Amino acid sequence: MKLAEAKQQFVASWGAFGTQWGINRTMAQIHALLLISPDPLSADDIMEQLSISRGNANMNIRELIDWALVNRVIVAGERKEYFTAEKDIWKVVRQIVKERKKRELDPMLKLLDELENVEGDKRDKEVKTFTDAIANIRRVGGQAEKTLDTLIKADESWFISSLMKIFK
Amino acid sequence: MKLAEAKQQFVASWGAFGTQWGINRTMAQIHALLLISPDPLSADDIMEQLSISRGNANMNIRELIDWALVNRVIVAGERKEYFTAEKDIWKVVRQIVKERKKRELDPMLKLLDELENVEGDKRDKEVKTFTDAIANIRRVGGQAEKTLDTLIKADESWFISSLMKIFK
DNA sequence: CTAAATTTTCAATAGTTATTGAAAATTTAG
DNA sequence: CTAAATTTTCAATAACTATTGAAAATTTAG
Repeated sequence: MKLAEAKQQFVASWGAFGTQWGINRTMAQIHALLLISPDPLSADDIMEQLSISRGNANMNIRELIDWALVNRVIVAGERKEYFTAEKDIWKVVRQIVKERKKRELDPMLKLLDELENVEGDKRDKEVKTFTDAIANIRRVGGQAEKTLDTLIKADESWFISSLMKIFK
Repeated sequence: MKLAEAKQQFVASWGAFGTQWGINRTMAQIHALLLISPDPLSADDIMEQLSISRGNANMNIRELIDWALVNRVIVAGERKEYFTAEKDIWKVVRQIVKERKKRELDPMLKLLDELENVEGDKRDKEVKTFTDAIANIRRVGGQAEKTLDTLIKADESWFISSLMKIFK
């Protein structure tokens, strides 16, 4: 396979992959493009390579910066802004896990804690099934939280040993 | 908080949570409803409790069955079909991980293997950046695959010890 | 069989999310 | 400052996804 074709393929697939995980296709494609680009790209470069509008490019670049997956870089003697992506995928994974945990898992655990204290007699089948389900989800969620926290802090080299420690 | 309100809250939140992960809101809500229901529910029960149409209920129930998160049950003396959800959340997590891995991670790794063999001179900066990025993603993906395979096979009780083994 | 009950399908449509593109705001070189 | 370059905003609209509801298909009781 030729480089140009392989690049196309990767950008398209990364975009499709993203949509399955609730990530905007364009955002994932811009990220992919920057991942495989040796040099920083300008908004114009991105617009051209992905055939998207300026507004779309701008919005999604900003979102990527907000997720700390992309950085603005200044190129000497250039007025335009340029952008690069973090190339270390392990860091990228950690960053995404960190953000999604903060935005989604933490609030969910907070809600579960409230729902577990529902009023009513535990001998009532309806109440028991509900509180049992919530407690069960809370427990698994709590486990996930601990694991993810370790993963977020972990340097790849001590990923293994750290992961082992949390279960001590 | 009263039980009825807590149930509502849980179903709504589970639905919202699902959408952030690329899962249809109704599908997640039906799943939530069945998780906290002591007895199996019919399509009519689900339609009524979620205020959705028969078609919508049918489609999403079928999708949940396809994901093996929901089962049809026969209620003696009843003509209608009834449905239950697996109540053990640990099993649910494993099932979801198993399906998503099969549907998404495995094909992605297959693609990365192809893309890594792109034609061209490795001394070319463009080629090198591309193959390095792909190799890097492939490596992290491979690590994820091993971890998830262990998680899928793991019984909760030996979750810990199994997880430790993969990194030996 | 027959017909009532139930489930499934799917075209029409509603609802949601993404994208455009041009105007407004901001930045910077001179 | 001034004006050109660049970035940002956002209303309009396109594209995509979910939902309805009624007709068709299937199942089952008698």
